[in-house]
Amino acid sequence: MSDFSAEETHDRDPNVADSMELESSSSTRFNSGHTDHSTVPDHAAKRRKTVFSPEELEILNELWGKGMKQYGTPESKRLLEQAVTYTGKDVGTIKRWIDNKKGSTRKTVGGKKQQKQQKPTMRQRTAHNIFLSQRLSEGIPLPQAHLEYKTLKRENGDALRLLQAEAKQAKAITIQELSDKDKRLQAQTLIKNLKEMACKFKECGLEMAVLLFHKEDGVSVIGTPKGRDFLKDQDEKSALSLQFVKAVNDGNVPSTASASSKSQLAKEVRSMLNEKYVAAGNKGKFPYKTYSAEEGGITVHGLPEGTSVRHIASLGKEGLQRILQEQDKITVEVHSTPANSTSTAGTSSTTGATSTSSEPAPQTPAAVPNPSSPGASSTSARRATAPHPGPEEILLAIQDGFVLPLEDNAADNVGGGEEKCKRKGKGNGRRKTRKGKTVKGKGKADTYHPVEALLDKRVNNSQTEYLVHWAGYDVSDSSWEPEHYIPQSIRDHFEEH
DNA sequence: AGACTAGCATAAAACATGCG
DNA sequence: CGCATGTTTTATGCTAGTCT
Repeated sequence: MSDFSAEETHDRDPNVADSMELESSSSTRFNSGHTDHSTVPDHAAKRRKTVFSPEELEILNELWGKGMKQYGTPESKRLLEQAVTYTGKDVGTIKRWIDNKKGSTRKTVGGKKQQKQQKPTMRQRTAHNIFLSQRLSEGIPLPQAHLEYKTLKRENGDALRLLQAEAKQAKAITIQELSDKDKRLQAQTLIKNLKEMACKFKECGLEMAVLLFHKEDGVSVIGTPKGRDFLKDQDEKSALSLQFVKAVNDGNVPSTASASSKSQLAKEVRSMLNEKYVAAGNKGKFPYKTYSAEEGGITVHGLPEGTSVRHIASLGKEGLQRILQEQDKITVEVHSTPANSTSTAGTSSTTGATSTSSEPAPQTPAAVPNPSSPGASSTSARRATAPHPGPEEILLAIQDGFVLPLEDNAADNVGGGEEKCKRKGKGNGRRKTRKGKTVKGKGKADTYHPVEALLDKRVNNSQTEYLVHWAGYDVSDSSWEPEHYIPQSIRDHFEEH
């Protein structure tokens, strides 16, 4: 993956951030740093960082120089024991110090620390900043440096003018002025900020997705888990990213008049249906949900033979084109509606079916199920009455999630979706081994996880299996599951398409 | 202008995991 | 268990914005 890889969001847990805040304000931030474990009993369960004093570091470095670079050999064990005695730290702490020392040594070349990538600053430095920076690097405490700068200002001498001249020269850098390498660094910082924003959006109950395109690194996605999955899905199914790349490269957005792509054709069909619906004397948009659910009340006349607008998304390019070609013949008729439908109970005219999508309906609230209200029961009801779900049905189904039981080896997926805004398969969390086996955490039988879609079917050892795309997970995480684990309704839906 | 402070950047300690 | 490697957490230096 590219340097701009943005598939995952690595955000600091806000709870962790809070605890850090509390900790730093109440403990040793401005102290010399030697943390006394015994004075913080309420944090006993929490990891405390050991801060070695300069004297202790001197001892450790000296022993390091004598060969304390391992802890397995008799000689290194002897040195390790000395380190424990001299510093008073436990063996584990010293071992970790050795490990980290080795790690930091590896990061240096020929005893010289590797040049850190200098991040460009976008802000204008002031004489005050420059002076403080200089004095702090000389080891002068901040308050004293402030006082010194005060004196400097009072004196208004050459020293101050020098600083002011330096500040004038050190003008803020604009992004355009940066080298390609620094632009890349800047972009990475922006991506990091975006990822953090995505997490904050999620905490506010908002889903978001952002497509990024870089001429060398290609397209990447940033957003909340659902937002990313949505864009990935679009990416694969309707070549959204290709359109995006083309638009960027061409310097314009794809023409809506081209009508070459399937999604564009589908859009035109939907738009045409909306127009026909209004032409029939109704307000708002074509009540697609009601129509798709075959709840009655709406008929579309004049459709070309063999076509239907009940599930536009599943129509082929050819079917969509035929509908558009025949659109002059197409009319929408709205009948009086059944009592349990979404339209006005008391209205009997042909204009009685009111759009449920955009217009606030003046009927009793109980007559109109809220399409956005969560709950498995409402979804089940929709599923039961909608053998051919329309686009909205499918979206709702994806949001609510179909469920099916998992085997032990698949149960690792359980509960992962919501937490993906934070860590995902990295660091200290559950990881997969290089052989792909899950090594930590035992799954439970009869646990459930939402299914987004069935992607494929096969016969394995005379048993039929389906390739399951798990909701909230990448397509690459899909797994083959035996058919008896998958509810009939989902399998039927797969077979139909 | 000076004081104060939020938040970023960084170093290093702590920890997790895989492999022999 | 020892070691290598990589990630997370913690402490603190530093910058730049805000307030008075």
